[in-house]
Amino acid sequence: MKPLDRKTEIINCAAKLFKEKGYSAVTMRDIAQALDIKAASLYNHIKSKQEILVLIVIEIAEEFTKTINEIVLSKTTTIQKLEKVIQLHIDITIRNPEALACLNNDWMHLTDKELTYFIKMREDYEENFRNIIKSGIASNEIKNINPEVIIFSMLSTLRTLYLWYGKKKGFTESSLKNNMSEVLLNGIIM
Amino acid sequence: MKPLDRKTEIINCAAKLFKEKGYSAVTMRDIAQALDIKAASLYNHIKSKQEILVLIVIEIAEEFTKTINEIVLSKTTTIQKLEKVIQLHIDITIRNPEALACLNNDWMHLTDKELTYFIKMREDYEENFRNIIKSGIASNEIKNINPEVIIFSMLSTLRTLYLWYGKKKGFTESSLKNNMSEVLLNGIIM
DNA sequence: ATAACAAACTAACAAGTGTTAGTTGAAAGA
DNA sequence: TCTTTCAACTAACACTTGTTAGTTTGTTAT
Repeated sequence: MKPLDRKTEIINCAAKLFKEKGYSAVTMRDIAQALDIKAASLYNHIKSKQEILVLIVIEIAEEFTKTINEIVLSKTTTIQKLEKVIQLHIDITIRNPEALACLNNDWMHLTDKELTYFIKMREDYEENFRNIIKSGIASNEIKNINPEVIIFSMLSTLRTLYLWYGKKKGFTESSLKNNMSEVLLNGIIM
Repeated sequence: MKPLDRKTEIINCAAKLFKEKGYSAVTMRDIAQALDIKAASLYNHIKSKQEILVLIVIEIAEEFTKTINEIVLSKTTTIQKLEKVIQLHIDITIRNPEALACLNNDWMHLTDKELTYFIKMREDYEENFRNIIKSGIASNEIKNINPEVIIFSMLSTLRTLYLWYGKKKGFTESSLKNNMSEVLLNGIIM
């Protein structure tokens, strides 16, 4: 593995700590100590504690936004779109669970234009999801249940996958995806 | 409404702030200001910031623990047990969404014996849930899917209901319960 | 009227916060 | 070899944190 530059190391390390204790409870001295340097040295690489949070959260949020846009535009069935959305969440969870924890728990500590930008992306994401569900109901692929309940139920599961992944052994990425799709789409009752 | 005693007012007020910004980001001065008094005055009613967190989190955790124990012991079908669990989460969400947010996001800021106690309750809760699912699979009421996936999927939705309840209008408690049961148990596909 | 109490206050503290300034030693490029 | 750059350092800052001590004030019980 190529040695990451120091800024990336700091961000990854911070993300791990943020996941464990939350943004506010982690001090610059905590981050420094985990890297075995002094807090002041961090400022050779990053502008502020805020910047670390922004770099962690915004990048992931943009990836979600970009990908769901592509999914909406793809010419496939509703079910296939939903499976792609499940795949998207699993992908990112496996690749970067710490950043995902951050995005879920610490986004409210963003400020100013980044906060606005984040909220906008989040709303757009949910709106795209809502449109997938609605057109699935219209085409009789999905039951005529209140779309908000469906969106909430699926998203709350997918968004918190990071809490669970890693603790449970014996899942390959594809077996996880298959199990998850089955449960979320077809339910659990015989 | 009977006037709550001051300690309860403080705890409710703190819970609301903790929900918005998280335990660590809320200062005693924030709580005091929201009650229009000075921070030092809080200490006439509570011992410490920690005590506030403990009082919020432990009470709710005990209610979950107690109720799921009763559900496990009840002589009903697996499906009815699961519906009771859904009902439990909806009940508490409606009654005290702030405390639930706290329990979900700030439990890791408990310390010493309360932290241990909380983690034990959480594990017990999941173990009870797991047993309901397993016996449902054994009796052919529930599909033979990996129980961990089912537990995770249902619990992640139920645990984060507080995020959603209040934002969405037009749900009575019972219509919410019916919709939720349908989606979680039978899925969304036609 | 007096005593007792509840619940607010002011003032202060020690420890911890993010951050800046200026310095140093080692590595890399000319 | 000389010089620039990088990434660490020490020292300090202004401010915020949870908390304590001691005091005041209004209400209630004797």
